[in-house]
Amino acid sequence: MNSVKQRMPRLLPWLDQRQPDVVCLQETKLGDDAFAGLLGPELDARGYAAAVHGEARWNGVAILSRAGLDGVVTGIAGAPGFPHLEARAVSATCGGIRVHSVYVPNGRTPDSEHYHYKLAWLAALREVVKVGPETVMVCGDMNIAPTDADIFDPDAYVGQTHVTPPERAALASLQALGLQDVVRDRWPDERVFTYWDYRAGMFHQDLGMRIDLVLASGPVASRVRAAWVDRQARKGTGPSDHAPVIVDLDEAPDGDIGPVVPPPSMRAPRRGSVKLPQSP
DNA sequence: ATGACTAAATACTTTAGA
Repeated sequence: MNSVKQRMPRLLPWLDQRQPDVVCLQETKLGDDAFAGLLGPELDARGYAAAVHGEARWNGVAILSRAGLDGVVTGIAGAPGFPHLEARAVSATCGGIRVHSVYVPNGRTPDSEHYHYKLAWLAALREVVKVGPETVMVCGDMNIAPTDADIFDPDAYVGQTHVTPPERAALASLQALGLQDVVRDRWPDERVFTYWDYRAGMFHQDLGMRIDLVLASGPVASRVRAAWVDRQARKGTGPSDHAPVIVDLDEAPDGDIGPVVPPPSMRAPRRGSVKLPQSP
């Protein structure tokens, strides 16, 4: 979001256009009371419940859901602070799926204290996912480009975070629990980015990174019907520097996950008229 | 040009982002 407060004029139309059932937000940059005051009525009107974990100025995560929102947990058990605990994770069960919205620490520069904080935080995240439910998604800003195919130019990132072997190993270790990178699976050879620096026309030149991931365990990954980056949301006036990742799932084959029923106000005929963006 | 842009508090400059 890079401030949900600043992004309100983009977020609300995006919800109305894309009609997501579950939304994971990062970098809300708002305390929980401020979040509720700002977004509460707008979310109520659209049928969303919200699980928030925020703080003033930095960080802040949330899950919006109209597919159920049960067992909300804030933070990652055992995760370190820097030095104080930061609002970087919230999880909830939505439509039978354990959904994690995470904002992995940036790392700043390799071998800095913040970099080691990032690695320790990722290790704690892995442990939480490991002991959690089998049907799980980890969604958010991982602040790691999984491979060199996920950055515009490897030479531009020499000596930088987001691409170092230890960071990539930490991500791979998380994925080794059985989590699949559903966007890369869908677009194995495409140039796909989710973040472009505001400066120097980077978005215009498509010089970015793919650091915002949707990781899904097997029971969820097998239901993926579409997965893409909504580049439209990075265009125009006042965007975030990140674009949303959208994943469309089939209903669970065993039927234990009920269909999502929007509130009456959302049953208006909008779906048929929404044109999907060019992918990616 | 150890920068460029954006946001928020420490507020008219600094810190952080990635």
